[in-house]
Amino acid sequence: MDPNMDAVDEIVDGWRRAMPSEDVEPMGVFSRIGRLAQRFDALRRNALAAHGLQLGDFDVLAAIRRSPDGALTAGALAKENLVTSGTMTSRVDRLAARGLVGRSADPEDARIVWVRLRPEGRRIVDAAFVELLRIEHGLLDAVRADDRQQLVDRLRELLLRIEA
Amino acid sequence: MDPNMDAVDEIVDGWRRAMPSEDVEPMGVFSRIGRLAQRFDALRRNALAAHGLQLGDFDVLAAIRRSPDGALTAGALAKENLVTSGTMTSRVDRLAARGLVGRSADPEDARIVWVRLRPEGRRIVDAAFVELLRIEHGLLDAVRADDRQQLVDRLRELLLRIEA
DNA sequence: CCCGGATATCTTGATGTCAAGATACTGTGG
DNA sequence: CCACAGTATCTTGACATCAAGATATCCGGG
Repeated sequence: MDPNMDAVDEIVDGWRRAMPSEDVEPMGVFSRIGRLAQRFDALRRNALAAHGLQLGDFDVLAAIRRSPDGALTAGALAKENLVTSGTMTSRVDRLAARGLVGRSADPEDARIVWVRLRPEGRRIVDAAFVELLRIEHGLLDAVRADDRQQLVDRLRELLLRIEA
Repeated sequence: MDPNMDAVDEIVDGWRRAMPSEDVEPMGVFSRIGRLAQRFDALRRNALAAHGLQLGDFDVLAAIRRSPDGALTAGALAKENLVTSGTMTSRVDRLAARGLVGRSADPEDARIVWVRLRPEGRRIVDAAFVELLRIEHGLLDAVRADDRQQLVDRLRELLLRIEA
Protein backbone atom coordinates (compact mmCIF):
# COMPACT_ATOMS: atom_id res chain seq x y z
CA MET A 1 0.00 0.00 0.00
CA ASP A 2 1.13 3.55 -0.72
CA PRO A 3 2.79 4.71 2.48
CA ASN A 4 1.41 8.22 1.93
CA MET A 5 -2.15 7.00 2.14
CA ASP A 6 -3.95 6.97 5.45
CA ALA A 7 -6.97 5.04 6.70
CA VAL A 8 -9.36 7.69 5.43
CA ASP A 9 -8.03 7.45 1.88
CA GLU A 10 -9.11 3.81 2.01
CA ILE A 11 -12.54 4.72 3.30
CA VAL A 12 -13.09 7.43 0.70
CA ASP A 13 -11.98 5.12 -2.10
CA GLY A 14 -14.36 2.52 -0.78
CA TRP A 15 -17.30 4.89 -0.97
CA ARG A 16 -16.25 6.05 -4.42
CA ARG A 17 -16.42 2.46 -5.60
CA ALA A 18 -19.68 1.75 -3.79
CA MET A 19 -21.50 4.95 -4.82
CA PRO A 20 -19.82 6.22 -8.01
CA SER A 21 -22.53 8.81 -8.66
CA GLU A 22 -21.81 10.82 -5.50
CA ASP A 23 -19.17 13.49 -4.96
CA VAL A 24 -17.48 12.24 -1.82
CA GLU A 25 -14.87 15.01 -1.49
CA PRO A 26 -16.16 16.26 1.90
CA MET A 27 -15.51 12.89 3.50
CA GLY A 28 -11.79 13.45 3.14
CA VAL A 29 -12.18 16.37 5.53
CA PHE A 30 -14.82 15.24 7.99
CA SER A 31 -13.80 11.62 8.33
CA ARG A 32 -10.26 12.72 9.07
CA ILE A 33 -11.41 15.20 11.65
CA GLY A 34 -13.51 12.55 13.36
CA ARG A 35 -10.80 9.97 13.29
CA LEU A 36 -8.15 12.39 14.49
CA ALA A 37 -10.34 13.42 17.38
CA GLN A 38 -10.95 9.80 18.34
CA ARG A 39 -7.26 8.91 18.27
CA PHE A 40 -6.22 12.07 20.01
CA ASP A 41 -8.77 11.49 22.76
CA ALA A 42 -7.25 8.06 23.34
CA LEU A 43 -3.82 9.66 23.74
CA ARG A 44 -5.19 12.30 26.09
CA ARG A 45 -7.11 9.72 28.10
CA ASN A 46 -3.95 7.73 28.55
CA ALA A 47 -1.84 10.72 29.55
CA LEU A 48 -4.44 12.03 31.98
CA ALA A 49 -4.83 8.67 33.69
CA ALA A 50 -1.30 9.12 35.04
CA HIS A 51 -2.60 12.22 36.82
CA GLY A 52 -5.69 10.42 38.09
CA LEU A 53 -7.99 12.33 35.76
CA GLN A 54 -10.58 11.40 33.17
CA LEU A 55 -11.09 13.49 30.04
CA GLY A 56 -14.17 15.14 31.48
CA ASP A 57 -12.44 15.89 34.75
CA PHE A 58 -9.64 17.71 32.97
CA ASP A 59 -12.05 19.72 30.87
CA VAL A 60 -13.79 20.96 34.00
CA LEU A 61 -10.61 21.86 35.85
CA ALA A 62 -9.19 23.49 32.73
CA ALA A 63 -12.24 25.66 32.14
CA ILE A 64 -12.05 26.98 35.70
CA ARG A 65 -8.29 27.44 35.46
CA ARG A 66 -8.70 29.64 32.38
CA SER A 67 -11.51 31.74 33.79
CA PRO A 68 -10.53 35.30 34.78
CA ASP A 69 -12.12 35.06 38.24
CA GLY A 70 -11.00 31.55 39.09
CA ALA A 71 -14.57 30.33 39.39
CA LEU A 72 -17.46 29.40 37.08
CA THR A 73 -21.07 28.44 37.66
CA ALA A 74 -22.20 24.89 37.03
CA GLY A 75 -24.23 26.09 34.07
CA ALA A 76 -21.33 27.95 32.50
CA LEU A 77 -19.14 24.85 32.88
CA ALA A 78 -21.76 22.68 31.20
CA LYS A 79 -22.08 25.12 28.32
CA GLU A 80 -18.33 25.49 27.82
CA ASN A 81 -17.76 21.73 27.90
CA LEU A 82 -20.70 20.99 25.60
CA VAL A 83 -22.35 18.59 28.05
CA THR A 84 -25.71 18.52 29.83
CA SER A 85 -26.26 19.88 33.30
CA GLY A 86 -26.69 16.35 34.64
CA THR A 87 -23.28 15.35 33.36
CA MET A 88 -21.74 18.43 34.93
CA THR A 89 -23.35 17.65 38.29
CA SER A 90 -21.75 14.24 38.29
CA ARG A 91 -18.35 15.56 37.20
CA VAL A 92 -18.31 18.21 39.90
CA ASP A 93 -19.47 15.62 42.47
CA ARG A 94 -16.51 13.45 41.54
CA LEU A 95 -13.98 16.29 41.66
CA ALA A 96 -15.38 17.72 44.89
CA ALA A 97 -15.23 14.30 46.57
CA ARG A 98 -11.49 14.27 45.83
CA GLY A 99 -11.05 17.81 47.11
CA LEU A 100 -9.93 19.16 43.71
CA VAL A 101 -12.75 21.71 43.51
CA GLY A 102 -15.13 23.34 45.95
CA ARG A 103 -18.78 24.36 45.55
CA SER A 104 -20.07 27.59 47.07
CA ALA A 105 -23.40 29.37 46.99
CA ASP A 106 -23.94 32.71 45.35
CA PRO A 107 -24.85 35.38 47.95
CA GLU A 108 -27.35 37.07 45.64
CA ASP A 109 -28.93 34.29 43.61
CA ALA A 110 -29.59 31.09 45.49
CA ARG A 111 -30.01 29.05 42.29
CA ILE A 112 -26.37 29.54 41.34
CA VAL A 113 -23.52 27.26 42.35
CA TRP A 114 -19.99 28.55 41.96
CA VAL A 115 -17.26 25.99 41.36
CA ARG A 116 -13.69 26.92 42.19
CA LEU A 117 -10.31 25.17 42.15
CA ARG A 118 -8.76 24.05 45.39
CA PRO A 119 -4.94 24.09 45.65
CA GLU A 120 -4.54 20.42 44.81
CA GLY A 121 -6.84 20.79 41.81
CA ARG A 122 -4.81 23.66 40.48
CA ARG A 123 -1.57 21.75 40.94
CA ILE A 124 -2.93 18.75 39.06
CA VAL A 125 -4.51 20.66 36.19
CA ASP A 126 -1.32 22.64 35.59
CA ALA A 127 0.82 19.51 35.51
CA ALA A 128 -1.61 17.74 33.21
CA PHE A 129 -1.87 20.72 30.90
CA VAL A 130 1.88 20.96 30.43
CA GLU A 131 2.05 17.29 29.59
CA LEU A 132 -0.80 17.45 27.10
CA LEU A 133 0.87 20.40 25.44
CA ARG A 134 4.07 18.42 25.13
CA ILE A 135 2.19 15.62 23.37
CA GLU A 136 0.48 18.08 21.05
CA HIS A 137 3.80 19.64 20.09
CA GLY A 138 5.09 16.19 19.21
CA LEU A 139 2.15 15.50 16.93
CA LEU A 140 2.16 18.92 15.29
CA ASP A 141 5.74 18.30 14.21
CA ALA A 142 4.17 16.36 11.36
CA VAL A 143 3.02 19.65 9.81
CA ARG A 144 5.57 22.13 8.46
CA ALA A 145 5.60 25.30 10.54
CA ASP A 146 4.80 27.33 7.41
CA ASP A 147 1.58 25.40 6.88
CA ARG A 148 0.23 25.52 10.40
CA GLN A 149 -1.41 28.91 10.25
CA GLN A 150 -3.23 27.87 7.06
CA LEU A 151 -4.49 24.77 8.81
CA VAL A 152 -5.74 26.75 11.81
CA ASP A 153 -7.48 29.24 9.54
CA ARG A 154 -9.32 26.54 7.61
CA LEU A 155 -10.40 24.80 10.82
CA ARG A 156 -11.63 28.09 12.20
CA GLU A 157 -13.76 28.61 9.09
CA LEU A 158 -15.35 25.23 9.58
CA LEU A 159 -15.92 25.74 13.28
CA LEU A 160 -17.55 29.14 12.75
CA ARG A 161 -19.86 27.55 10.21
CA ILE A 162 -20.74 24.54 12.31
CA GLU A 163 -21.37 26.59 15.45
CA ALA A 164 -23.54 29.08 13.61
CA MET B 1 -16.37 40.28 20.21
CA ASP B 2 -14.51 39.96 16.92
CA PRO B 3 -16.89 38.04 14.68
CA ASN B 4 -13.93 36.26 13.09
CA MET B 5 -12.97 34.66 16.37
CA ASP B 6 -14.33 31.26 17.28
CA ALA B 7 -14.77 29.50 20.61
CA VAL B 8 -11.28 28.05 20.42
CA ASP B 9 -9.66 31.46 20.03
CA GLU B 10 -11.23 32.28 23.40
CA ILE B 11 -9.89 29.10 24.93
CA VAL B 12 -6.39 29.57 23.59
CA ASP B 13 -6.31 33.18 24.78
CA GLY B 14 -7.46 32.00 28.18
CA TRP B 15 -4.58 29.56 28.45
CA ARG B 16 -2.13 32.19 27.21
CA ARG B 17 -3.22 34.43 30.07
CA ALA B 18 -3.22 31.61 32.61
CA MET B 19 0.13 30.09 31.61
CA PRO B 20 2.15 32.80 29.86
CA SER B 21 5.35 30.75 29.86
CA GLU B 22 3.97 28.00 27.60
CA ASP B 23 3.77 27.95 23.82
CA VAL B 24 0.12 27.07 23.28
CA GLU B 25 0.13 27.12 19.46
CA PRO B 26 -0.82 23.42 19.10
CA MET B 27 -4.08 23.97 20.97
CA GLY B 28 -5.36 26.02 18.08
CA VAL B 29 -5.19 22.88 15.98
CA PHE B 30 -6.16 20.11 18.35
CA SER B 31 -8.87 21.89 20.28
CA ARG B 32 -10.53 22.83 17.01
CA ILE B 33 -10.35 19.28 15.73
CA GLY B 34 -11.90 17.98 18.94
CA ARG B 35 -14.61 20.56 19.00
CA LEU B 36 -15.41 20.14 15.32
CA ALA B 37 -15.72 16.40 15.78
CA GLN B 38 -18.03 16.85 18.74
CA ARG B 39 -20.30 19.29 16.93
CA PHE B 40 -20.27 17.28 13.75
CA ASP B 41 -21.19 14.12 15.63
CA ALA B 42 -24.20 15.92 17.07
CA LEU B 43 -25.30 16.84 13.55
CA ARG B 44 -24.79 13.31 12.33
CA ARG B 45 -26.60 11.85 15.33
CA ASN B 46 -29.54 14.06 14.60
CA ALA B 47 -29.64 13.27 10.89
CA LEU B 48 -29.28 9.53 11.46
CA ALA B 49 -32.07 9.44 14.02
CA ALA B 50 -34.49 10.20 11.20
CA HIS B 51 -33.36 6.92 9.62
CA GLY B 52 -33.67 5.04 12.91
CA LEU B 53 -29.91 4.70 13.28
CA GLN B 54 -27.37 5.55 15.95
CA LEU B 55 -23.86 6.70 15.05
CA GLY B 56 -22.43 3.26 15.77
CA ASP B 57 -25.10 1.53 13.75
CA PHE B 58 -24.29 3.63 10.72
CA ASP B 59 -20.58 3.00 11.06
CA VAL B 60 -21.18 -0.74 10.99
CA LEU B 61 -23.53 -0.67 8.03
CA ALA B 62 -21.23 1.72 6.17
CA ALA B 63 -18.14 -0.43 6.68
CA ILE B 64 -19.92 -3.45 5.24
CA ARG B 65 -21.38 -1.39 2.41
CA ARG B 66 -17.89 -0.25 1.38
CA SER B 67 -16.31 -3.67 1.57
CA PRO B 68 -15.55 -5.30 -1.79
CA ASP B 69 -17.24 -8.61 -0.90
CA GLY B 70 -20.27 -7.17 0.84
CA ALA B 71 -19.36 -8.86 4.11
CA LEU B 72 -16.89 -8.39 6.95
CA THR B 73 -15.99 -10.43 10.02
CA ALA B 74 -16.95 -9.17 13.47
CA GLY B 75 -13.29 -8.62 14.23
CA ALA B 76 -12.64 -6.63 11.07
CA LEU B 77 -15.64 -4.44 11.85
CA ALA B 78 -14.40 -3.77 15.37
CA LYS B 79 -10.97 -2.84 14.06
CA GLU B 80 -12.29 -0.57 11.33
CA ASN B 81 -14.67 1.21 13.70
CA LEU B 82 -12.04 1.56 16.45
CA VAL B 83 -14.20 -0.17 19.06
CA THR B 84 -13.78 -3.27 21.21
CA SER B 85 -15.12 -6.67 20.24
CA GLY B 86 -17.73 -6.45 22.98
CA THR B 87 -19.10 -3.24 21.55
CA MET B 88 -19.27 -4.81 18.11
CA THR B 89 -21.17 -7.80 19.46
CA SER B 90 -23.83 -5.52 20.87
CA ARG B 91 -24.04 -3.40 17.72
CA VAL B 92 -24.44 -6.41 15.48
CA ASP B 93 -27.01 -7.87 17.90
CA ARG B 94 -29.02 -4.69 17.61
CA LEU B 95 -28.83 -4.51 13.81
CA ALA B 96 -29.53 -8.23 13.38
CA ALA B 97 -32.62 -7.97 15.62
CA ARG B 98 -33.99 -5.37 13.22
CA GLY B 99 -33.12 -7.47 10.19
CA LEU B 100 -30.65 -4.95 8.79
CA VAL B 101 -27.73 -7.39 8.83
CA GLY B 102 -27.32 -11.15 8.99
CA ARG B 103 -24.68 -13.28 10.71
CA SER B 104 -23.30 -16.39 9.03
CA ALA B 105 -20.63 -18.91 9.96
CA ASP B 106 -17.42 -19.34 8.02
CA PRO B 107 -17.30 -22.78 6.37
CA GLU B 108 -13.57 -23.18 7.05
CA ASP B 109 -12.96 -21.47 10.39
CA ALA B 110 -15.67 -21.90 12.99
CA ARG B 111 -14.37 -18.98 15.09
CA ILE B 112 -15.25 -16.48 12.40
CA VAL B 113 -18.61 -14.70 12.08
CA TRP B 114 -19.39 -13.00 8.79
CA VAL B 115 -21.73 -10.02 8.91
CA ARG B 116 -23.56 -9.05 5.75
CA LEU B 117 -26.15 -6.44 4.77
CA ARG B 118 -29.72 -7.52 4.25
CA PRO B 119 -31.76 -5.61 1.63
CA GLU B 120 -33.39 -3.29 4.15
CA GLY B 121 -30.00 -2.52 5.70
CA ARG B 122 -28.55 -1.60 2.37
CA ARG B 123 -31.50 0.61 1.55
CA ILE B 124 -31.18 2.46 4.84
CA VAL B 125 -27.43 2.91 4.76
CA ASP B 126 -27.51 4.29 1.24
CA ALA B 127 -30.22 6.80 2.08
CA ALA B 128 -28.42 7.86 5.25
CA PHE B 129 -25.10 8.19 3.45
CA VAL B 130 -26.53 10.48 0.79
CA GLU B 131 -28.04 12.68 3.45
CA LEU B 132 -24.85 12.88 5.50
CA LEU B 133 -22.95 13.80 2.37
CA ARG B 134 -25.41 16.58 1.69
CA ILE B 135 -24.80 17.97 5.16
CA GLU B 136 -21.03 17.74 4.73
CA HIS B 137 -21.18 19.62 1.46
CA GLY B 138 -23.12 22.38 3.17
CA LEU B 139 -20.48 22.70 5.87
CA LEU B 140 -17.52 22.52 3.53
CA ASP B 141 -18.89 25.50 1.66
CA ALA B 142 -17.26 27.53 4.41
CA VAL B 143 -13.83 26.70 2.93
CA ARG B 144 -12.85 28.05 -0.48
CA ALA B 145 -12.54 25.25 -3.02
CA ASP B 146 -8.91 26.26 -3.68
CA ASP B 147 -8.02 25.69 -0.04
CA ARG B 148 -9.68 22.33 0.48
CA GLN B 149 -6.90 20.15 -0.89
CA GLN B 150 -4.40 21.91 1.38
CA LEU B 151 -6.65 21.22 4.34
CA VAL B 152 -6.98 17.54 3.46
CA ASP B 153 -3.23 17.21 3.02
CA ARG B 154 -2.48 18.74 6.42
CA LEU B 155 -5.06 16.53 8.12
CA ARG B 156 -3.59 13.49 6.42
CA GLU B 157 -0.14 14.37 7.75
CA LEU B 158 -1.54 14.55 11.27
CA LEU B 159 -3.46 11.32 10.91
CA LEU B 160 -0.46 9.42 9.59
CA ARG B 161 1.56 10.68 12.55
CA ILE B 162 -1.07 9.91 15.14
CA GLU B 163 -1.78 6.42 13.81
CA ALA B 164 1.91 5.54 13.63
C1' DC C 1 -1.27 -37.29 17.37
C1' DC C 2 -1.45 -34.10 20.96
C1' DC C 3 -0.32 -29.98 23.54
C1' DG C 4 0.09 -25.03 24.01
C1' DG C 5 0.01 -20.54 22.24
C1' DA C 6 -2.58 -17.66 19.23
C1' DT C 7 -6.94 -16.16 17.36
C1' DA C 8 -12.02 -14.81 17.23
C1' DT C 9 -16.13 -13.93 19.42
C1' DC C 10 -19.18 -13.40 23.21
C1' DT C 11 -20.33 -12.49 28.26
C1' DT C 12 -20.21 -9.89 32.45
C1' DG C 13 -19.98 -6.01 35.50
C1' DA C 14 -18.90 -1.21 35.97
C1' DT C 15 -19.11 3.49 34.35
C1' DG C 16 -19.88 8.02 32.05
C1' DT C 17 -23.28 10.28 29.61
C1' DC C 18 -27.79 11.80 28.24
C1' DA C 19 -32.87 13.05 28.16
C1' DA C 20 -36.52 14.17 30.78
C1' DG C 21 -38.33 15.72 34.69
C1' DA C 22 -38.24 17.49 39.63
C1' DT C 23 -37.07 21.13 42.61
C1' DA C 24 -35.98 25.65 43.88
C1' DC C 25 -35.40 30.35 43.04
C1' DT C 26 -35.79 35.01 40.47
C1' DG C 27 -37.97 38.91 38.62
C1' DT C 28 -41.45 41.18 35.91
C1' DG C 29 -46.16 42.60 34.69
C1' DG C 30 -50.67 43.16 36.23
C1' DC D 1 -48.16 41.73 46.36
C1' DC D 2 -49.09 37.80 43.70
C1' DA D 3 -48.91 34.75 39.77
C1' DC D 4 -46.28 32.99 36.27
C1' DA D 5 -42.74 32.41 32.94
C1' DG D 6 -37.95 31.88 32.88
C1' DT D 7 -33.60 30.30 34.89
C1' DA D 8 -30.23 27.14 37.37
C1' DT D 9 -29.19 22.95 39.34
C1' DC D 10 -29.90 18.26 40.67
C1' DT D 11 -32.19 13.53 40.32
C1' DT D 12 -33.59 9.45 37.96
C1' DG D 13 -33.63 5.75 34.68
C1' DA D 14 -31.87 4.02 30.44
C1' DC D 15 -28.08 2.92 27.47
C1' DA D 16 -23.72 2.53 24.68
C1' DT D 17 -19.27 1.56 25.63
C1' DC D 18 -15.25 -0.58 27.75
C1' DA D 19 -11.98 -3.84 30.22
C1' DA D 20 -11.34 -8.23 31.57
C1' DG D 21 -12.29 -12.76 31.29
C1' DA D 22 -14.77 -17.03 29.43
C1' DT D 23 -15.43 -20.06 25.65
C1' DA D 24 -14.43 -22.14 21.42
C1' DT D 25 -11.41 -22.94 17.67
C1' DC D 26 -7.14 -23.21 14.86
C1' DC D 27 -2.50 -24.61 13.88
C1' DG D 28 2.44 -25.54 14.31
C1' DG D 29 6.17 -28.10 16.75
C1' DG D 30 7.54 -32.05 19.16
